Amino acid sequence: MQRSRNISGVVDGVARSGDLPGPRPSSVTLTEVAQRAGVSRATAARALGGYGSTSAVARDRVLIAAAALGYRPNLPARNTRNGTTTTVGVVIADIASPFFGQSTRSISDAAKAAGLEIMVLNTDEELDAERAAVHLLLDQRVAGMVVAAASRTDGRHLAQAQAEGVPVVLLDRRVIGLEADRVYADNGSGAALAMAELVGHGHRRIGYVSSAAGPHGHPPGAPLLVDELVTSGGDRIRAYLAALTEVDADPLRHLVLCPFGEEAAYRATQELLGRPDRPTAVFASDSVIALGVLRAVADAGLSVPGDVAVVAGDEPAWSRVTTPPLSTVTQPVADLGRAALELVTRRLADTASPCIDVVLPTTFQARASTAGPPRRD
Amino acid sequence: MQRSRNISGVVDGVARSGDLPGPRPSSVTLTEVAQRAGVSRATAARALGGYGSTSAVARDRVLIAAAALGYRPNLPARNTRNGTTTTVGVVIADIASPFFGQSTRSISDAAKAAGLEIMVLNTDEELDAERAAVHLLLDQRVAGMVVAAASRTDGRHLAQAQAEGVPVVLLDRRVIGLEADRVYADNGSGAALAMAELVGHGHRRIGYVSSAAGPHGHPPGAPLLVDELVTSGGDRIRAYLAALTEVDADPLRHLVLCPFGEEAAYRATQELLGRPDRPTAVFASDSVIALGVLRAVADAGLSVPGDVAVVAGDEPAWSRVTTPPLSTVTQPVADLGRAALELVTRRLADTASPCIDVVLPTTFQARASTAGPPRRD
DNA sequence: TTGTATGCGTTATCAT
DNA sequence: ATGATAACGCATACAA
Repeated sequence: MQRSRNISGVVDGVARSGDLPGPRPSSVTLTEVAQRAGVSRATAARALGGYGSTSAVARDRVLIAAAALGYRPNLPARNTRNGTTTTVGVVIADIASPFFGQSTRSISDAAKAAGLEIMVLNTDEELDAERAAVHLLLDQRVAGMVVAAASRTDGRHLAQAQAEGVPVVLLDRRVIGLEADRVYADNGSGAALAMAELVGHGHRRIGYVSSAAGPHGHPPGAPLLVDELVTSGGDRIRAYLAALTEVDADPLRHLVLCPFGEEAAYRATQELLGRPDRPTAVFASDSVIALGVLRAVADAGLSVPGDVAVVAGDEPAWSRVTTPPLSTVTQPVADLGRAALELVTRRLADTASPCIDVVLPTTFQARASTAGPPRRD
Repeated sequence: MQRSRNISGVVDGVARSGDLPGPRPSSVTLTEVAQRAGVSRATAARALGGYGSTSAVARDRVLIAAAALGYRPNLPARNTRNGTTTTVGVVIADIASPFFGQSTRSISDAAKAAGLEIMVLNTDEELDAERAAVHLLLDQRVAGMVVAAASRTDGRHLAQAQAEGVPVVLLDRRVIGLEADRVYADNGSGAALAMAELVGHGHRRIGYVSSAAGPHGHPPGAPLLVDELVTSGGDRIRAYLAALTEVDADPLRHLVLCPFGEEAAYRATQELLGRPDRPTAVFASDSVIALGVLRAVADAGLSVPGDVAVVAGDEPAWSRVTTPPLSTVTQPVADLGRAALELVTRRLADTASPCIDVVLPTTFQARASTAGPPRRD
C-alpha cells in the first residue's frame, strides 16, 4: 500500500472520490496551499509556521487555503530538513510491567505537554536488544531518549548517542562511566526502611529475590559483584545486606538473583522456601518478582505474614487488594517519568551545562504482609 | 540542540573531535560512503539496499566503506522519499493498564519481528485526544495504525485515515459504520459463562460496574443505549443483562456505568454496596475496575466471596495473588495484539481484499472469588 | 513583506 | 553495471 504520489499540475480539481477502495487522494502539500492562496511557498511556510514576517492579508489567505484544503504538514519531510524530530525514544525492559508501564505513561504525558511524542522499545533486559533499540532511535533522529539501561557496565551505545548530539537521560539506573542526566528513586533508603521493619518484627532469616543480575540470572557459584547489578536493584541489595549483616552471620545465604520475569521468581522462591533454614520473610525486588513470590508462598501452603512476611521493592496498582495487603517501598513513579522528560528538554535547550541527578524520595508503606507480633525463632 | 549540518566539501578530514561538548560529528551520509568507495551515490544506494545490480567488487567496496564510516541510514529522509514509514501507530486508552499494556507489548513484539516500530498514544478514552492522536500519526506518515476506539459511534477520523491510504485495525472494539479489519475477543461468551457461574451459585442480585460509557460515565437518568457503549463493554453488558433477565425482574437495577478509572469504580461500588438491596455479587467489567471493586468491598468490611462474589471481565497479572484469587474472563491478549499487527501488514500487502474480523475465544476462569455454596436469599 | 533558489539524504529513473 | 539527474516536501538565506 504505497501512498499515491502527488499529481503535479492538478490545481483545483480535487479528486476526492467517495468510494473506497480506489485511487487515494494525495495528501495536500505546502505547494498546493501556496498556489491556492496565490503566494509563494516561502510565504505560505512563514504564515503557517508563524515565523518571519507576513502581511496580515497574506497570512489570512494562506490559513484559509490551508484549512480549505485540509493541509497537514508532512512530518518526515520537516524532520529531514530540520535534522531532528519531535520524538523521544523510551528504552525500557517491558512496557507491560507495572513500573515501566506507569513510568512510560508519565513520560508520555509530559512529552505531550511539551509537544513531543515517544517511541517505546522493549529490551527484556537484553543488552543486545537495547543496542539495537538505541541505534534504531538514532536512525530515526529522535530528539532525545530516556533509557532504563540493562547493563550497569556497558554504556557504549549510550555514549555514542550522546556523541551524535542526542541527549540520553538515564531512568531508574545509573551506568558506570557514562556522564548523563539521571533520574531515579532513593531505593536504598526505602529498602533500608523495609528491612528495619522486618528486623524489628524479629525476622533474622530474610530472603531476597531479585532479577537485578539481568535476563539470565546469576551464574551459580560465580562471585557476587553488587556493583555490576543494575543500580536500582543493587542499591536495594546493598541496603538489604547492610541491614542483614547486623543480625545474620551469613547475609548472602538467602540472596537469590534469578532471571527476569515472574516465573523465574516463582521458581527461585520455591527453592528458597524448600531450604531447611527457610526464611521467615522475603524481600521481592520489584512487584513482578512479588507476584512470583506470593504465588510460591501460597502454593507451598504457607501463609503471609504468619509463615512468611513479604515486602516488595516497588508499588503496583494491586498492592492493596492482596490478602493481606502487600507492604511495599513506594516510588513517586509519575514524578520519575515527568522528571526524565524534563531532563531531556532541559538538555535540548542547554547542551553545555553539567549533568544533574534527580533523586526522588521513596517511602516504606507498611501493610499487613509484614505485620504480626515480633517473632523469635 | 540542533544537530550540526554536514559541511559540504569536506572529503576525508573527518572532524571527530574527541572531547565533548563541542561541535558534534555530523552523521555519515550515503554521499560520503559513495565518495569513500569511489562510486556514485546510486551505486552505493544499490549496494546498501541490496536491489538493482552491482558488481561484486563495487558492492564490497561500498559495504566496507559504510562499515568503516559507521554509516547509518537517515530514516526521516528515507521516509520523506518513500512517502511512508515503518512505524505503526497504537492508539489506546492507557498504556499503564494491564489489558492495553499487555496488548501493546504483544503488538510491539510482532512489529519488531516484521521490521516495524510502534508509536503509542494514550487517549484516556477521550474522543478529542483520539482524534488528535490519529491526526498526529497521519502527519507522521505511519504505515498503519491499531486503534482501540473510544467512541462506538464516531469513527470519522478513522475513516479519514483509511481515505488517506493508512490501514486502520480496530482492537477490542468495533465502530459503527466503519469498514475496517478488526480483532477482538468474544467477550459476550466469556461474560455469559461468568454469569452462569454466579447464577448457578444462587446469586440473583448481581451488580455490574463498567466504564464502557466513556471517561465521564453515564449521565444519571439518561436512557441506557447499550449500542453506544464501546463494544467490548457492551457485549459484556448484553450478556450480563441477558443472564439476569432470566432471574431478576429488574435487570437494570444494579448496572452502574461509572467514569474511567479505579477511583470511579471504587465510588460506584461503594454506592452499590450501600443499597438496601445490596448485590450479592459484582461483575467488574475489567481488571482496573476490579481493583476499585475489591477495595470497596474490603473497605465496607465485607468478605469475598462470602458477602460479595466478584468476577472481572479480563485477566490481570495479579488475579492469582488476591485472597481469594479472582475469577476472571480470560482473553488471549498476546494473540489479540499479534493478530492486530498481522492485520495491519496484511492490509499493507493487499489493499483490496474485504475486511475481516478476527474473533478470539474467551474462557471463564473460575477461582475462589466466585466460589462458595449455592446461596438462597 | 515577498519570492527565488538551494539544500536536507534518500530512492529511483534513465541513459550510457 | 554504472552514473548523472530528478524528485520527495519542507525550511530558510538572501535578494528584491
